[in-house]
Amino acid sequence: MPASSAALPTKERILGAAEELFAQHGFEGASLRQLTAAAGVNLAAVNYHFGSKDRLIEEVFRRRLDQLNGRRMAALQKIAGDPATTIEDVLEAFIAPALELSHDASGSLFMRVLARAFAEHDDTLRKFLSENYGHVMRQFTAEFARLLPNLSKEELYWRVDLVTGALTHAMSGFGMIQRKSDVPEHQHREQTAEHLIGFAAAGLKSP
Amino acid sequence: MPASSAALPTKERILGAAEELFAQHGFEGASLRQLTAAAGVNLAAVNYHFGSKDRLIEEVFRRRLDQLNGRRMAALQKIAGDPATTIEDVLEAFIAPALELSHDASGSLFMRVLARAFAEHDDTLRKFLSENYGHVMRQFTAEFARLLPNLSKEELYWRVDLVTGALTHAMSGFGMIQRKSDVPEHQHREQTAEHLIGFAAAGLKSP
DNA sequence: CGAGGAATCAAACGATCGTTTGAGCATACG
DNA sequence: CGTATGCTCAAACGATCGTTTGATTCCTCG
Repeated sequence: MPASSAALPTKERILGAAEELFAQHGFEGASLRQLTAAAGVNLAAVNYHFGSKDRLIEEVFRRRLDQLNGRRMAALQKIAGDPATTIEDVLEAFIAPALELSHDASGSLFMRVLARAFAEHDDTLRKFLSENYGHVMRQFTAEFARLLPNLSKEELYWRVDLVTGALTHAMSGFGMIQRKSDVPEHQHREQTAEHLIGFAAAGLKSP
Repeated sequence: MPASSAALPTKERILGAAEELFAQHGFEGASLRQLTAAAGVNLAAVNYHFGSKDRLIEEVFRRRLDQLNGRRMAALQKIAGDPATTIEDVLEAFIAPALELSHDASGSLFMRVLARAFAEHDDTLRKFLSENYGHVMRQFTAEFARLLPNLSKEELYWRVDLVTGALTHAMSGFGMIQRKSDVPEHQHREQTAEHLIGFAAAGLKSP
């Protein structure tokens, strides 16, 4: 049982603090001393529980992406191959789980961590993400290919790539995604989804 | 005159090496020792010529963005307010200078540095970029507003934001932008511009 | 030629980094 | 009760960080 205020086990308190500090200062910019101080645990606890800082970084991704991509795949399975499925449906299956994740504060921090991971061209990290979660992108791309049969493979990859960039940028909290204080949370999420889906669908379907 | 192989003055050799290493390892991840070693200059040269590492970072941005945004503004001035101007024309004015910059190897590295700057939520850096180059984004947004009179201000900001994200992502070299070896450079650049402009225009004009 | 400012150099500064150590504490089981 | 086992802790490890110093070299100009 932890002695400090929060009643969470040490491992999870580290993961929470890591998510926040990685989002703010990057993976190299956030030190284990800042991190353990913010979590209220001993400096050595990171190496004891995770082995190294790199493995901690991977664990931060694993915890969130398992949940995020699980929901994405579940939503996609429901509509994949269905003749009635539209581009907008597929985009909804991709975007809605991410917006749900952004619902609580710690989840939205993770989207910024993810945006950082894209910006870092670190090969180890990219390989880890590709190996563990690449199949999700491939499944969604395959479904887009089915719904956009007139697009060449190259053209399709281009558009999916651009959609990915737009969504990552938007959801990492740079611009418009901040909720105004007079709009309730669930309504803001629906509006955000509408903007993202409308924009991405138009780009994908571009003549 | 420098003693080493390249016939460039020390200051520019530092800027070149900084661009490359910042793109690869980030601003905190690239050390002055790596940097000066790569540039073939003494460690103290950075602080002598630039004052500090932070000022070096700003100088890396200033050098490229002055050129990039100068060309963007010049291209925009030619078409702004013209009744015959299309969305595609404005996007071309925004995108073409960036693709020209990506033409030489060092220029394309800079687009990755720029993508990193977006991912970092460092307030100092964001303030610097906003103060020095924010007027460019405002001018382009104003022109989009003229050409899309039916969009609410909020809707317009959303779409411009998403276009920015898509372009930054694409031009920082994550995905499709790599040129295949059997395609000549100028042709690749035209094709890339077509993909980007087509996608962005469709997103902006979305019903 | 000789003075003087600009530039470069090796070396060191204190601070901070990720990681390791070994003692100390707690809880569970024979 | 005694002893494992899991965990926490302060302290230290060597390495590396950005920056500063003071001497030395280079080049220009009187």
